[in-house]
Order: sequence, then C-alpha cells, then structure tokens
Amino acid sequence: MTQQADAPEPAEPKPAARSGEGGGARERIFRAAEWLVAEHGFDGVSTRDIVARAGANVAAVNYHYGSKTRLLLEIFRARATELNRERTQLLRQTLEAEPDNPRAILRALIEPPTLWVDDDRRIALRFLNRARYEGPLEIRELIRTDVRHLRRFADALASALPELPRDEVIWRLHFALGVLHYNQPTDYARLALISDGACTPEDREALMERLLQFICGGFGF
Amino acid sequence: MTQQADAPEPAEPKPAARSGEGGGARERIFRAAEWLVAEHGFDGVSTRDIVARAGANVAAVNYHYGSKTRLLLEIFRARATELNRERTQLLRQTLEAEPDNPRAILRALIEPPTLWVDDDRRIALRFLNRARYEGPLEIRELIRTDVRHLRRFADALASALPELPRDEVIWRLHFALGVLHYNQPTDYARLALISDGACTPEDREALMERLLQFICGGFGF
DNA sequence: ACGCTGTTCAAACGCTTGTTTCATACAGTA
DNA sequence: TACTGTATGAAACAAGCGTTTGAACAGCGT
Repeated sequence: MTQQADAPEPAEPKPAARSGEGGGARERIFRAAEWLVAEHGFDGVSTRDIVARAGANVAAVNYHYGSKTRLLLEIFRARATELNRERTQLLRQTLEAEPDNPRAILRALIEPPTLWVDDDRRIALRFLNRARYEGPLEIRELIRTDVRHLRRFADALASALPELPRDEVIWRLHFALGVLHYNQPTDYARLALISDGACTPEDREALMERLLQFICGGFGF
Repeated sequence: MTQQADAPEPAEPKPAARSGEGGGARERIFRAAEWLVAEHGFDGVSTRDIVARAGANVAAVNYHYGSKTRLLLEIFRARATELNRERTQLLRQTLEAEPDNPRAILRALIEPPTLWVDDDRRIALRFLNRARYEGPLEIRELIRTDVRHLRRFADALASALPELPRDEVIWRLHFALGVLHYNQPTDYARLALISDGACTPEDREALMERLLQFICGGFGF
C-alpha cells in the first residue's frame, strides 16, 4: 500500500523465533549468507541459495534487509567493526605498556585476524577477506575510504620509530598488510605442493610469530 | 551438420582482417576481453560486452574459442607464460652471474611484474592479478597446481641461503609473494589517503627498490 | 559457374538472477 | 471478537546471462 521505495525497516528485529531452528529468520539469513559467501565466494552465492540454507522464503532477504547487497554490507560492517575493535583494544594496551616497541604494535595488527582462524570467527574472517576482492562495489568502496583504523597504527608506528620518515612507515605498513592479507585466505595446499609437504598448516601462534618476524625484518628491526 | 560437440577449431586463424580495425575478429576479441576484464573484473564483463568492444557478433566468442571460459583461459595462459618466461630468463642470467646473491634472485622474481606496469603490458598484468582472485575455477585451479615456476625460485634461494632450512625459505618466499601480489593491483589512492598525500605513485624503479628492500629484510639480510 | 570452406549475423533458446506482488497466517492489543 | 502491524509463502516479474541455431556471406581453387 504505502509505496515502500524506502527501506522496510521493521522496528524491532523479532521477539522470538517461530521454530526451534536458531533465531529469527532475519538472523538465520545473516548467518546463512555469511557462511555461504565464506565458503563459495560473493559471486557464487545467490539469494535463493541463502534462503534455502536459512530455511526461509525468497522474499525474506528483501523484506528484512531491503536488498541482497544491503544484507552483505550489514554482515561486512558487523564483522569489520568487531575486528577493528579487537585490534584497537590491543593497540591501546600495547601503547600503555610499551609505547615505543614497534614489534608489539605490529603484533596488535596481526594477532586478531591470525587467531580468528582458530575459533568460530573463522567464517567471519573468510568473509572479510573475500570482501576485499570479490565484494560488491559498496563494500569495496568502504574498505578503500575508511582508513581511520590504519591511521592509528601508522601514528603509533611513526612515534615508535622517530628516525623513520612517516611516508616510509606507511609504505612498509602497506607491505605488511600485503603479507597479512595474502596469507589469510591461503589454504596451504599450494604451499605444501611447492615444499613437498614441508610447509604444513601449523600452530597459529607459531604462524603468527613467523609472520611477525618477516614483517619486522621488512621494517628493518 | 557434423555434430560439433568438440571444439570448432578453425584450422588457421585468419589470413587478413576484413576491415582496417586491427587484426582478425579472433584477435580483436582476445584484446577486448583482456582489456575489459582488466578494467571491470571477471564478473563485471559479459560475452556481449566483449563482442561489442571487439566489433563482433555475440556468436563470435563461442565460434572462435568454444566458450567464454576457454577464451579467458587462453588469455591467462598466454600472459602467464609470458611473465614466467621473463622471470625465468632473468633468474638464469642471475644464477650465471652471481648464484649466491639472494637479493638478485628475489629481484628476478619482482622486477618483471613491477616493470610491466609501465608499458603496454599493464593491461596484461592487471588481468593476471585479477585472475588470482576472481577468475573462473579453471584458471584458479591452474594457479594453485602449477608451481614449477615457483619451485625454481625456491631452489635458487635455498642454495644461495644454505644455512636456512628449505621450508623456512619457502615460508618467506610465500610472504614475499604476498607483498608483491598485494601491491600489484593497488591504485594508490588508499595509500595517499592514509598518508595525507605523502605516499604517491612513484617511479617504478624506486618502488621496486622499496619492495626489494622490504622483502630482503623479511628474509633476514 | 560451381561447390567448398571459413566467417559473420540476427534471432532465439533455456536458464538464472534479484526483486516484487499479493494473499495469507500470526502475534498482541483494544 | 475484531483490529493492526509483522512475517511468511507461492508465484510471477523483467532483465541479463552464456550459448545455439540456421541462414547468409565472402573468397578461393577447380
């Protein structure tokens, strides 16, 4: 009736689910979409795939989220915020304890995503990593322009490395992110192939140390 | 008539083009597809986009290449072969001149793709980089399994760094590729944003030195 | 002139996509 | 008990996709 060119925006999510499945349809769709995209990629998942896994109707995605893209954007925002909060918190702790230790600063950058691989946020991380390359324009634009969070690390590193020009710090931070992001989605089958099985998926703590050592070396300490 | 479930495979490409456009339709399609994919990504380019840019008919892609995927695969193969040949040649020269200089070996890995950005192979490089993440399954599988070329670099590095265990060499080579691949598709707008304009797209030689320095540092020398 | 061969073309095929429609079922409240 | 806003369902929508068809065309050797 009332032309709903705007967002549907149901006032409240939902008091309780109808069946014992696991949350309301809105939340089930959220999780189904996140899982499917993490598994099959942004371009390998259709609206119908999502609702099938969520046990919902095709119309549910547009009813609850307005569009498929907005659903994906909401997932991205939620997970990215979560990751950034963890990093920022770790960075703050680091700066209080030892503000001039660049290694500790870099560790705050690397640790959260590396350790997420082990727990139930493995899916969330995979989603985030895919978003960088495959995600819809709205998401990629968000990644490109929202750099507040990286700036914090750049600032911390610059003041811990006063002898290094700031642009040099940022170049190396950029390189460090390369190592990190390239390493994230790795399935390690290729690494094992090159190394004849010598490089196998190891303990995440060990991997993080390895990463950190390489990056610190790149920074020059 | 003769059921053509197999490839059409026209015996010879074509003696001459029909108009003064620039090569036969087959070649025009090749270049149009490469350019479009480099520009808009694998999932942002349709068969109709390709033939429109090539000045050909919709059926031409399937006539000349069998399918859209085979066209993309042929482009990938051609460009990847070209890149690998250049790297291998450079590596051979290096190993003859100074076989125990790991920096020179890494340079042979980094230099070709970094310098391609400047000349007309910029498009080819962009295509290759996209293929790694967005390409059809056939291409990504090829990237994953064909590691002969990386093995050569692993071998060279291992023998130049005898004190380093081979699996450690491969881990660091893996990290180095991360820096390289992450850096390739960068449009530098984001870097400029973080650095308030301090980090701008610079001379490619200078960028390569910067890359090389970071990677050598990561390796520990 | 003929047929043969490689190429182009407009049109259509079958399928999937994201989205919409409208009727219905369900709460909670008056 | 009726009313109201929320949620779900089956069905259909228009548009785009990769691919196929069958006819027309050019150039060529015989």
